[in-house]
Amino acid sequence: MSNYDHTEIEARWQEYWASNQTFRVGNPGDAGFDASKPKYYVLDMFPYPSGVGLHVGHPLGYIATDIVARYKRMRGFNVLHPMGFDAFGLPAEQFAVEHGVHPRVTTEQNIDNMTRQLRRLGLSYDWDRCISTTDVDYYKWTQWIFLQLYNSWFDPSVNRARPISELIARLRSGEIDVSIDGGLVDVGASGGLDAIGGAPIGARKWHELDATQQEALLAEYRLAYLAEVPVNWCPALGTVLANEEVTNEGRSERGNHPVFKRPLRQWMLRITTFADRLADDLEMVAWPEAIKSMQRYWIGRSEGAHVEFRISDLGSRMSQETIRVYTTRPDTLFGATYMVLAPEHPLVDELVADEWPEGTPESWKGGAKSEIRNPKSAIAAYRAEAEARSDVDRMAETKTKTGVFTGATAINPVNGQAIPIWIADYVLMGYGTGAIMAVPAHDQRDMEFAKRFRLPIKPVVMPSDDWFRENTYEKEPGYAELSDEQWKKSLHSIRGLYSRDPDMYAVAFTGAGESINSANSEISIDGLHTPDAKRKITAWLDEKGVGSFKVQYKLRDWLFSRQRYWGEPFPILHELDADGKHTGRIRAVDAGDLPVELPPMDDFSPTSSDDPNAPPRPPLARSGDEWRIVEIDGVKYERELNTMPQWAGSCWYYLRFIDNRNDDRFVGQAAEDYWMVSEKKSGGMHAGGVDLYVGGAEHAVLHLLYARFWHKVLFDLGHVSTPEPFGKLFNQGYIQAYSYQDERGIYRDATKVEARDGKYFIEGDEVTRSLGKMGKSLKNAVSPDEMCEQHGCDTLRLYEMYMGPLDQSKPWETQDIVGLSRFVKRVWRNFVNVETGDLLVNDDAPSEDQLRALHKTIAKVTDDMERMSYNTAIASLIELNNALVQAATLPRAVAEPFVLMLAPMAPHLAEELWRRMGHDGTIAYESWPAVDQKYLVEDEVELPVQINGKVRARIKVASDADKDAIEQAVLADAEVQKQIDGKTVRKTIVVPGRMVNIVAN
RNA sequence: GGCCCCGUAGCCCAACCGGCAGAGGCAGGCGACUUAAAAUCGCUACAGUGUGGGUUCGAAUCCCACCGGGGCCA
Repeated sequence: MSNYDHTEIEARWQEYWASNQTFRVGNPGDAGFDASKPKYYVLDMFPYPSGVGLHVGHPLGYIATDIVARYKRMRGFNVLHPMGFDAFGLPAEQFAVEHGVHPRVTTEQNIDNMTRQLRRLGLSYDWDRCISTTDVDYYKWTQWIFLQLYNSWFDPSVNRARPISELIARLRSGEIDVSIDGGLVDVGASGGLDAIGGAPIGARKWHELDATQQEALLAEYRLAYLAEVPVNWCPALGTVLANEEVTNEGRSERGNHPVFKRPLRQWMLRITTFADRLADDLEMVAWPEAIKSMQRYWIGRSEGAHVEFRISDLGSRMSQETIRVYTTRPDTLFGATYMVLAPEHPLVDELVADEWPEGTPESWKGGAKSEIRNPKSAIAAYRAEAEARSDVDRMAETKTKTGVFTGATAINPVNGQAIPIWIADYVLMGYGTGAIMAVPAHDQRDMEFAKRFRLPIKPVVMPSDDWFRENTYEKEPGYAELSDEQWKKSLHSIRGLYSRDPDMYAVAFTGAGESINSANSEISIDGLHTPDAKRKITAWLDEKGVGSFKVQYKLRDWLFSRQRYWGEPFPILHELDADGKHTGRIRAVDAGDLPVELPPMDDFSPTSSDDPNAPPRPPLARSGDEWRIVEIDGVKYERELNTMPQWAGSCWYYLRFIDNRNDDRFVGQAAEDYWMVSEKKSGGMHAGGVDLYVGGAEHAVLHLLYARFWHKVLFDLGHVSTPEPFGKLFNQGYIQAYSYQDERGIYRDATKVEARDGKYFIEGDEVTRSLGKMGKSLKNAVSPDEMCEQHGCDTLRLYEMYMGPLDQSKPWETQDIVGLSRFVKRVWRNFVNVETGDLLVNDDAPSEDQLRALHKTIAKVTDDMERMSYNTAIASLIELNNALVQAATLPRAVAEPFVLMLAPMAPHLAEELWRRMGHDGTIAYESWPAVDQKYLVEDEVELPVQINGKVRARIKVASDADKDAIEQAVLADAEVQKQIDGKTVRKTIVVPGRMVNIVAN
């Protein structure tokens, strides 16, 4: 007996590939490397090596990229197909805290286990290029890139990053001076720095600044800088948290501890300076539109104006102070009837009145609590509440609006009206200027707020007719029944009503329209459409010195510090004075002294506290002086004690894969140029980069944006050859699985389900079924190890690809895998006599039918491979195999191309059959079969004949028959004659090779 | 709530530029082989494309609205 033994055969070929280094690929200059061949770089988003290992959903993308890699090798490409691990991060650290095991130990165990699982899937990675972000000789270069950021600034005049040394040289030479507010002033007439410069009044020379001032100035420009920023501080965990790690209730997702907004001095990366390029360069890359639009939305470019509101009503004390707001709708300025500051806004303390003005409504005073006697106490109480709330919660549109009147008023610059200044938590300090002008008629949240506190609502934009039609009858039921005619007649009076009393509407009109009620003695924008109105009023504000055009982004600078152990240490030293106190001066570790290794420690917990104001003490603060204190030229320094966030290592790993053993450079230049530069198109700029990058859509924004940002900095500094890292992106869908909950809502083990009469039971309890992402928490995970054991990994690979289109989510059905298992066995039996083990392939000449079937399949499968449509490619191979099974003999001329086409998807089976057909070595580099067009053309085709759009007859014609010939043949057909008898043929549509349609009546 | 994707046979999915609704698989039915079962092989039923409009000679495919599922952002 010689049945297909997947265990033996798969293990044998995996061993063969490993010991022969079948998938090792060199770099230009390496022995045996042919750099004249085209390159293909296909990359997976590398995984976090978790302790629970993989489920069958994880390798979906890896199998797909492996098929691409194997296919491209057969098409003559040098293929770079690496795998590695994004191994810094919280789970290993948390495990370390709880069990006292060094995170490196658990991390390495997990990497070993995951590598074993991946190897078992027969993935053709070049394992010699495997890297982990936690390797010291990897994070050495992560630190090196951080130094590139630290030592660079963004020059808006050329829209790119440049070495900070160039800025220093220009300051030193007197080409640029420093303005009184710390900006840069271009002294020369060239105007190259217009975008930064202000008026040169009071400008100072570089040499007039002391060393600390100079350093402070540079910090304003460096791409990596320390800044006091409001962060989510969780004292119980002893660390800052990302917004995503904070619940709507303002508590930590992990452990449910309170989280506080608190200003802390943290490392930041100035990604905002690249906002325009990050948005614009999306044009260069072949990414799914959905991902591009998510990135654009995240960057959130908007055009608007800064407007200055003078504070009134405070006598001489504050007469010079103004509140700056940013608005995307300066055309609605005439409708601004109050202002709101974020509770944290620094001006609040200064402008808050001692007493509320006479007649202030009780509801404006922040409630009836006994301790509230005046604006100051009301604001203090309100701030305490706001602090405890998360940004998400504060921004939520559903929440009831709250706020407190400060007792102060501001002057609307367009009409001189005094408008009340409030604080309210729906305005956040971290967005815009932390203050808004409220236009309740044209902003939903402002309108809700205004209605709650009975603030005036003044319409300044006339809504569209459609808007009226949609919204009017909610309050006035009679309008719903109006005919279009009647409606048009009543529009005039509706408009009139609106311009006086817009709060009859439940929603604010936020669209564009014609300005109304918007004129003062100097300017009118009435009658102008929104874009024109914006332009005109902005110009007027500018002229008056109370506002200016301003582009703004939703994107914030990147908070880059974490108070954790298991991350990359910063290559930064803080200077200490004689008493061991920080002087505030910092210096970078010399590139030659990298890496800064993590110190050995045995307690990894951050210092937690119940006191929200206790200073952060990251784990590294407890390391010994030996690591923590550095002395250079007699000056003592303390190392930076924060570490980098997990995103850091994944920002550039695709570059290290290219040249992972390089000790002199983060990536060798020749290798980088070969693997990253895609074929140039007619000399123009090309995005290039990784040819295919596959991963889940959950990384649509953060990882892909951060990596693009780093890449652009490296590009500007001349370290890499392409403006974009990933030329083409593909998001695979999720593998879903049914999960089962009992009546208490507890998830039950999905493997134990029994179905009876359309109901589901687990251990006797009735359970409800739902479809969700496969995973541990839903107790519906299926392990690839188990599937490989039972059916073999070729079968698993085939099944995962066969489930449906790659980019769509689809449910896993373990029972369906047998269909592909049968296919594999059937192929085997078709090639090998299971009784004797003899090869059934012979050297007979194939039949015409076999050749037709073969070449039709080659054409289909080749096309499908190019489109990554593997489900249909596999279906075609099954179909061909079914046809071959029925034939008496299996000629080599058909058998070999079939095995070649099978090779990318079921590589072990293909290798085994290839070997048995008498070939030495591996199938991996054999040429993909070519289509012979002559077998694709049919002599005669059957066309459907439609009469009035319904198929009524069929007719056979020569495949090269022209329109007239077909029409003649059709009209002569007996069945057609019968159908059109007594009718007049109005029109005949002939699509050669497809169909004929006769219109008759 | 906004944006994106998807609704085709009991289930997973094909149908490329609008042109014969079905390639393939699962489950089901019948038969062959077998003492029997599994495995295997052969044959086979089943939908008119979520709903309602529109464009067209012709719509699963294009457009509009709604319903349902999934994802991302609020």
